[in-house]
Amino acid sequence: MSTQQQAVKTSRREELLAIAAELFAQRGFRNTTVRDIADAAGILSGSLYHHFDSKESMVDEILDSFQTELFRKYEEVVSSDLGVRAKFEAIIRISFEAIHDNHSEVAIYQNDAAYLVEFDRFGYLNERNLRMRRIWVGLLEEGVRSGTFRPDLDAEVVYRFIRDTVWVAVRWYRPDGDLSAHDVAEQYLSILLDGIAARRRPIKKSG
Amino acid sequence: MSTQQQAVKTSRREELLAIAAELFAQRGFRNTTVRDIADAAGILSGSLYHHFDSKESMVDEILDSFQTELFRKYEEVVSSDLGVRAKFEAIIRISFEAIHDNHSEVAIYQNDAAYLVEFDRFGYLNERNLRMRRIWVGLLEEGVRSGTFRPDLDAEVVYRFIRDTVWVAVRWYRPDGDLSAHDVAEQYLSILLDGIAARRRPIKKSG
DNA sequence: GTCTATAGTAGGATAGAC
DNA sequence: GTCTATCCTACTATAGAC
Repeated sequence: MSTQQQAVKTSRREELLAIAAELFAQRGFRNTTVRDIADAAGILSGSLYHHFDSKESMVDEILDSFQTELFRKYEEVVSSDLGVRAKFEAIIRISFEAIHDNHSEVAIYQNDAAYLVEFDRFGYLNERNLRMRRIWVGLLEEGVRSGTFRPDLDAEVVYRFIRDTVWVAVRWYRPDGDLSAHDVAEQYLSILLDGIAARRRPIKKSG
Repeated sequence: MSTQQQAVKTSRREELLAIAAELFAQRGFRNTTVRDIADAAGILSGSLYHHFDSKESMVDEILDSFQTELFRKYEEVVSSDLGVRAKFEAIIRISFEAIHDNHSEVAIYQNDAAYLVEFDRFGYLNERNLRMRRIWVGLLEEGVRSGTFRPDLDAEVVYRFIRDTVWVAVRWYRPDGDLSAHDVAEQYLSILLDGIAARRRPIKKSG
């Protein structure tokens, strides 16, 4: 949360955060002990407290810095002069790039945010959720008005559908796997926009 | 896992399991203590061990009995003489009914299965995942062959998309809320099959 | 079927030496 | 910046009385 140092080069602090992030992502925040983190860093658990106040401080710094950057990208798209559909596609693509580039951070958010928001310290996660919801619902409603999106769907349900569908992919997506984030994004966009049915709403089946 | 009793009427055992399931669903398995469960049941933690071997036994029994029933319903649809599209819709609807009727069990599975499968005891969860994958990919490929589904999508990606999208809804769906599982299922089916775009693959925007 | 009492383990965090 | 040593707390599970 706070700017501790100049942070020009990769500090020990940042090294430790990267190690912690990977462990939190793999095992979950509660299921990762400070001893696990210290072991992975090759030091003893007590030494971690020279760098951080607490285990919570670590996950806080990890999530906050990731989200700040992510929202910057979102806002850039939203405030651009792109059309609704282009904005929609850009936000989805940015999200899959985040799953690729910041896999640990996204995994931590998906697995542990529900637990963390119970603490005051992580209230900012809720605020950003709301901001995200407003961005999406606004975009969907504008798209309906402009004839880009179907008018017969509930924007709130569609928002939850898209949000969950995109981010939950962090569970199976592997940054070093054969399937690229780009390819996944294109397939997901195609399904979200056009569906998987070969033809739309067949009235009657012929066979 | 084992049939302890005749189980004709709601036994104390089943009462305790229901209490545990709700707590596991709310707080997560690891974050629920045997003391929490005992407190909620109005007894002391030691007394729980008169009914169950361990905390793991409790979650085991909860998940296994739920999944057994769910798969029975799936297999019934799969082996029916319904068409591909009707089977697809039936499986989605059964899933949302499960989210409604067995909200705790689905939530536990979504939140804790990844952790539980690390233990031999919960290996059956992996087996059922594979079975589910085979059911879905088989159905999707059959649908492509019969012209029901688009041929340009990767069945594996579509399977993951659908599976995650449906089950992750347990995070926000409330069995006692205004939005019924039926309505959610219909909207999700509509998006999955036809997408949210007003028209398919517009070549050029006119406005 | 529940209680009392407790064993045994593991966790987050701290103080001060090096 | 790391180590040694340790405090305090909380957890799962057990043994035997009632």
